[in-house]
Amino acid sequence: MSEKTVHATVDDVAALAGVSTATVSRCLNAPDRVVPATREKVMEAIRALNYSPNFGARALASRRTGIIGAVIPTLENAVFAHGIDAFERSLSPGKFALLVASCGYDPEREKQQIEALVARGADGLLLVGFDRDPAIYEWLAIRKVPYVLAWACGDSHPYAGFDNVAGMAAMVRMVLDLGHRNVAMISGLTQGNDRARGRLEGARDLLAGEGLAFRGVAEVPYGLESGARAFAELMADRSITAVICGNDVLAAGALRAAHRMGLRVPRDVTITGFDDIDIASITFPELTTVRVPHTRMGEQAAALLQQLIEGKRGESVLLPTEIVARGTHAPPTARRRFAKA
Amino acid sequence: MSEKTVHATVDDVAALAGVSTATVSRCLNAPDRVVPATREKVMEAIRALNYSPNFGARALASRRTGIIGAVIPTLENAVFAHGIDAFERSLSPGKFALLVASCGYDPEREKQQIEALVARGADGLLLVGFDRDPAIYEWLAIRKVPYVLAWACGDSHPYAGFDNVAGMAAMVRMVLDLGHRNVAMISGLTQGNDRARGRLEGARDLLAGEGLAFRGVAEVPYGLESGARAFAELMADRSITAVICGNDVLAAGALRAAHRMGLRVPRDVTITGFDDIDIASITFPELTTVRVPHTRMGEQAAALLQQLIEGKRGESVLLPTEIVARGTHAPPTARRRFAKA
DNA sequence: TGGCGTGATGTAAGCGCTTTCATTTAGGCG
DNA sequence: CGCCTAAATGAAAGCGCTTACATCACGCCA
Repeated sequence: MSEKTVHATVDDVAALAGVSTATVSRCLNAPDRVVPATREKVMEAIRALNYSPNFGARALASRRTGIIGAVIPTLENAVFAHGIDAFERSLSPGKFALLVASCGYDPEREKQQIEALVARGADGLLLVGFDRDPAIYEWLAIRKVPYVLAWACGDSHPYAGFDNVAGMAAMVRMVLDLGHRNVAMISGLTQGNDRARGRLEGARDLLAGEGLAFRGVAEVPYGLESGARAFAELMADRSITAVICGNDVLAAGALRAAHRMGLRVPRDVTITGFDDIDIASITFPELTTVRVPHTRMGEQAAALLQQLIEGKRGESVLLPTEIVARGTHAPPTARRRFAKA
Repeated sequence: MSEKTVHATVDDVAALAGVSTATVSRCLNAPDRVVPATREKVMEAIRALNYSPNFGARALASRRTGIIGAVIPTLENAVFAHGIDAFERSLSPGKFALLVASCGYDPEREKQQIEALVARGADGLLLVGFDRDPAIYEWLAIRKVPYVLAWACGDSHPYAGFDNVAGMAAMVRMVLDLGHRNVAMISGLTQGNDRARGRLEGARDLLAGEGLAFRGVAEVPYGLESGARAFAELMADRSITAVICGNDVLAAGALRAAHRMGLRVPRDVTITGFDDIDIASITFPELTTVRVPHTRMGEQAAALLQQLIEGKRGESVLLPTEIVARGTHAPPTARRRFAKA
């Protein structure tokens, strides 16, 4: 196609340094298997020729690319952006690089992306959640591609994540302890999303344990508006005194809707979030939520995956979640007044 | 190292289909150069063997990887997360994949990351801003690696971005038109960051054009707290009636600080942001800011870069910015009262 | 002093695919 | 009906690197 600048190759370097290509290769891949004097000669030749190894050739010969793939729903969700950022930063520099692909919460697309990343030579994969077609796991097993799951936990696969069920249960526990009995939930879409499902179930089960049930549940797409709308609809039931949200964005939307409806938070209604992303401390009042260690999770996931890729066995890591009590929760008040909806 | 499952190779497919490897290769890379009947045979063999081409071999032989690299400061900044998300989604699926690397606003690290991505065979690069060591541009030119710059504009390189200077100037214009004369600015760090610098200069120049100057300028790192602290310090000057912020996060921090200081926004002080990320519509009151079309920018950048990679010539795209007038601006009020700082 | 072990280096065989060039095949036209 | 052209296919030469194995040099111990 286009003529290329003549790049130096191993042969050029070997010739200039007066050694064999094998030695050059060793200098780059296992420096301690070469005597310092030789190594220095080679390095100098490399510098002189401005040599840099050809990626394809290296991948072909060594059967490794040093590329790690990650498939996430979307970077627009700060949760994933932060996790991926930390993950990338924790990859051994020079050794691994990160190929990201998004699937927009679509399982079919996720499958394609996984295949695409593996086809591109990914040495390992970071995936979100456990919930996917078993065929994918089998395929990865056959292809011997190591992977780590994040943002969730379980016992069937290696993971670095946290317990969505328990995290949400703890939050609902707190809300009940405040005295609330008429609770509603705004959940993210649970279809093909075990994180959202876990949170919903965690809340539901805890209520059930107290002989209670939700006064209302809305399952809506991710988004501020989405949360706002759901909140408005839910609050038609005037008995509701607390609204549990599946994530902070939904909660922020609900909060905004509450303002617009003339409801005072937390006096008139308690609203809780999940994730503790930036926006949770920007809302007014600041959001009571469940903190998830996204950054540490990303780091741990990177560490674990790199171990697996190098053939070592690594332990899954379960990170703790924690309730961050800020300004959107309070005991229920009997007296409630509505402005226009 | 580890024994691998025997993967089918071109030879296997060729043998099963009863054709040559050249034909198999053509079926995959230029289907129309093969007669339908043959193609069908080959495709069936591929399916039967569950064949998928070896990435390294392909890269080696074709001198292309289908990998595009992007180096951004950090995904923690929603601006980049959204842009990159859109960029990735706009890459021709199956044809290109995205390798991301972050550099944490460090020019030296950016350089390393660029080299790392090119070493990993990136066919093209997406970079943020124009401002970098000329040696890098030369190096890319020698290596014949096409690139597109984003989040800024200029005339020395291909880009898909917007005009930080003009965007900020427009905002300051509006603030002046409201009657403000005592204006301060909270800028992001301008060191090695032409976007921040452009915004600062855009504001400064516009003021100068009116014979005015800032009553105060704080240059601080990205972050909520950072903005809050800067705001508190700046407001020690009681004459200030408007604080222009270099981005929404800084503005949100300022806004929070204002609340805590007992200042009412916009009555007591006008605060403006830049970017129009999610948080801008979550603050209370909602933030008046400059909207930047991050998503469209990502898409355009992807389109442009793909063109360049395929050897076509592409035009840079300059996207318009737009003032989003929400709730944090108002004419200055003489009467101002402070609570505790 | 000589055999031998040890570590450094060289030799060369691929890795699996693309692509150039040659060859075959199928038509089209006189 | 045969020759010429163009399209389809095949043969084979790399692409640049890694790595198993061979070789070599050296120093140690007996």
